Amino acid sequence: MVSRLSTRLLNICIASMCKAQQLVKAEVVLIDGIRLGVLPDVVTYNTLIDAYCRVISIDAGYSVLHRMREAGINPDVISYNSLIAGAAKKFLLARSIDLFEEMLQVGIHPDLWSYNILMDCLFKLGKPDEANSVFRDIILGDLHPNRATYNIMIDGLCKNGYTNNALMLFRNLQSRGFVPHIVTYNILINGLCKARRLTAATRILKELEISGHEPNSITYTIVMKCCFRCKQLERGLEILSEMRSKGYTFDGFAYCTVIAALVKTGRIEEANDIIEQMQRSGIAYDVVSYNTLINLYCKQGRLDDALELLNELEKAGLKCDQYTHTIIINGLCKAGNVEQAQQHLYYMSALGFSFNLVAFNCVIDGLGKAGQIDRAIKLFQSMEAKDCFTYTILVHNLCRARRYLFASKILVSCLKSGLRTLRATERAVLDGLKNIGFTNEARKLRSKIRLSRLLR
DNA sequence: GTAGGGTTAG
Repeated sequence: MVSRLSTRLLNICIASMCKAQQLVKAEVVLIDGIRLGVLPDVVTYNTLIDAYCRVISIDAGYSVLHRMREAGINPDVISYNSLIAGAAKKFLLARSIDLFEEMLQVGIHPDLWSYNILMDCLFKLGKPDEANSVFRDIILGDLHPNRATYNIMIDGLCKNGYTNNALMLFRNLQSRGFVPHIVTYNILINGLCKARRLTAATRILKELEISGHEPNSITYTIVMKCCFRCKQLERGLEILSEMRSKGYTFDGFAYCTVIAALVKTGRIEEANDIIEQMQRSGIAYDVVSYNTLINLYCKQGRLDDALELLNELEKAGLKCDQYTHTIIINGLCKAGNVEQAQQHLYYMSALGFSFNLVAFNCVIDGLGKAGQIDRAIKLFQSMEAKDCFTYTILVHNLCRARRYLFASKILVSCLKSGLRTLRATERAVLDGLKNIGFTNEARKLRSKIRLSRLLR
């Protein structure tokens, strides 16, 4: 009895050290405990696994698993769930799935938590069918799905392009007595907004209001973002003031959403005002906040200040991500420094970032606008993937260089890829062809454009 | 264990 009580005390002590991320102290307590005859149990080690995953790495967490086996304590489903969830949190999704399989191999039965995390990983890996079959296993098996199970399903379906199925599942669950809570509503509203199904999104938003649940700052951010996406800047700003008047606290998500929208529409002064508010509020900056700020400085032509922020970001112990680099590349291009921009593009891959479509698009535009159209074409041809931005950017720059025939060819290859083109882009090529007397080519291009519109 | 933010053309 005494020793069990002591182990509980030991666990409480270690848990509080782990919570404060003081892993060395936790280990000292563990050693002292053993010396005094207080033996750690499965809870002790599970606490450590969770902390090592969060603070250091999944490998560090995994090594605790070995230590516990050496100490004669068998890992349980919670040990594995901590590792699986830890890997998922760090976006090591394939690792999560490997750990799940390892758990099965060593004969530990997964519980609902394990299945929920597994489903979430599969959706995030773009494997909705596999996630679906896990869901089916849960429903047909002995486990009872909980709210998180349904939320993960609805979110995963939305994010994999199955918004309709998500909505159907939601309605189906409701008819069987499922009472959605704020997370479910937010997931669905966000999914519908992103799929541009605004009527349906508004309906769910109304249902949320009459359900008795209060929308939270996440709901507001989702709706605000939706307005900005649909180019309804003023409506979005109204939601911002509504949020303020109702006393919602603003976090980095809400601030960054608004600042980015203002920067994008060239309302730099207002963006600066909001940034001041964000700074006054004392929110800790994360990499996204820094990126938003760096982008604002670039748009103002304050490249030196932007680079200074880059140092600040690293001093704060954060790491630049692919957005940071792309923003810098774009800033360099817009400042007319295409050489350095292109070098930064290669630097990005040297840093281990995979191919970044947006960064390439920025450099193609930069080269074109700097009058180096042949280099732009070369870069275009070297790309392993292209989107409608890539084509549009090159076509406009070809028009700028009066290379209308080539522009027409690129426009046609864009249509052939099934990508959308802008009216302004089509207009630029057609007018250009006519101006240089290639009326026949213009006519042919026009009919191809019409045809592709019919096939869309 | 589940929800929201940041980069490109016209």
